[in-house]
Amino acid sequence: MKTMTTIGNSTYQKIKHDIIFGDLEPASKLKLDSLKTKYSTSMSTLRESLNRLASEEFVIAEEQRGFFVAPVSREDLTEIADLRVMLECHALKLSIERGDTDWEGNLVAAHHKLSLMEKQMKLGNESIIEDWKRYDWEFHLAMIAACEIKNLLSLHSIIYQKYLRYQMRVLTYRGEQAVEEHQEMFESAIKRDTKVAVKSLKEHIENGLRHTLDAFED
Amino acid sequence: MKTMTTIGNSTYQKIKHDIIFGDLEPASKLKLDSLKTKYSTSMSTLRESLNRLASEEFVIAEEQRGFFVAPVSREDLTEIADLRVMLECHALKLSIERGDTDWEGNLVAAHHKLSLMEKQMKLGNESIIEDWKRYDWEFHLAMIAACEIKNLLSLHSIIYQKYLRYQMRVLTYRGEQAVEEHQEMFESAIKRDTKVAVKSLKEHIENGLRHTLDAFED
DNA sequence: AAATTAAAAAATACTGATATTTTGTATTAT
DNA sequence: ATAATACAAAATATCAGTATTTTTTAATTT
Repeated sequence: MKTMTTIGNSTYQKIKHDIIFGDLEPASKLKLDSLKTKYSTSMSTLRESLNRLASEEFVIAEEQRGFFVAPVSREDLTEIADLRVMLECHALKLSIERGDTDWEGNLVAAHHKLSLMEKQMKLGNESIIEDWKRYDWEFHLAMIAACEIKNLLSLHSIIYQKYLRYQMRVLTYRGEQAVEEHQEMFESAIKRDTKVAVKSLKEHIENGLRHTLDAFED
Repeated sequence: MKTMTTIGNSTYQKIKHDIIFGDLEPASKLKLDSLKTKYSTSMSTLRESLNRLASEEFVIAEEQRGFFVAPVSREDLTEIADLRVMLECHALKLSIERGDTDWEGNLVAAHHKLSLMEKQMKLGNESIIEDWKRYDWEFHLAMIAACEIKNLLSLHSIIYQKYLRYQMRVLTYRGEQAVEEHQEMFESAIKRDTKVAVKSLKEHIENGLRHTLDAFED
């Protein structure tokens, strides 16, 4: 019937979303009373959500002083990008080696959907940024899905989301180049050309990092 | 004066400790009422702690069904070890390149203390296992401390602790071989021989994995 | 035995109250 | 004016009690 979830869980999701998409300013104080009203939950449920986010370092918990949105910095962005390269390349290598027919199918679908979104973006349709980013995520996830390492995928997911927050801050479309990189990664993955695929992925992330760093103001 | 901390934080630490050192059985149900008594906290504080642990996957939270100690399995152990190799080797490489005099000093100290503990272990003094493991951790941490990548160190710390839980389960001393590996890693790090140091670390972890897998019963 | 129902147990969610700590402001002393 | 102190206000951390759901269990019926 309904894909119901607990209030605690949806509060956690909402706050995380608001951090990633910039509705909650980096380094800003998360006043419990305000948040309680804003997300309409009780204190205890709210604190449970914040504790989860603190564990993933989307928020910083300072003992007796409360919670703050995790700050941003060029160093942090660089670290995140480097970690993403390491985790995602490792996962991609294994995924290409292990991927079966289902994996290929899902990947084709994910790439197709991403392409459609990228066309929209090229036409200047800025209203679909969140959708576009979601398809980007689904494409990258589809690429590495067959790696079969749960622990790796869950670490990667957190790092990816942190990286995404930085991308959302600069909000400039990297355009044709990123599209080509996706295309190349996709094709070499399907051809099971691990070398090229991993290399393209690394460059894809590093180009993205440069682009984001350029637009980043401290 | 005192290194006071909040009840929530110390509860979190205690439960994590009890999971790592096996006082809380893998996959066992964490009944809120019992835990409340056992760790003498209130419901809300307890749930905050459990939510943090769930985020790090030391416990599994099933919606509406409560919390469980994370299960163990050979696959999980293998994943954890592989991730540890990836994260720790990367950090070690950077650390050796960047390490300054302070780093060397701390590393010498950490290695010395670990050696003393290993001598004790060799003499069959089983009562110091927790100390020994703490010094092992401090040695490995000292090795990679100079890598200067906060995000990497915090991921590594979690993975290391998960690996430690498996080691504590088998509780057999790997003996002379591990001592020699530590020695080799240490010496090559001091000599700034990145290649050898990284290679020894990789082998050190992989040998440990084999040893732990052998002793592991499902 | 399988399915249904009823009762008990457990987890989620919220409220309100209190102790403690931090922060901000005003006062005093140098 | 600056620094130190003291007090008041704000915010956090904790706890206890309760209502609501959900899950689990046992009992009953088909």
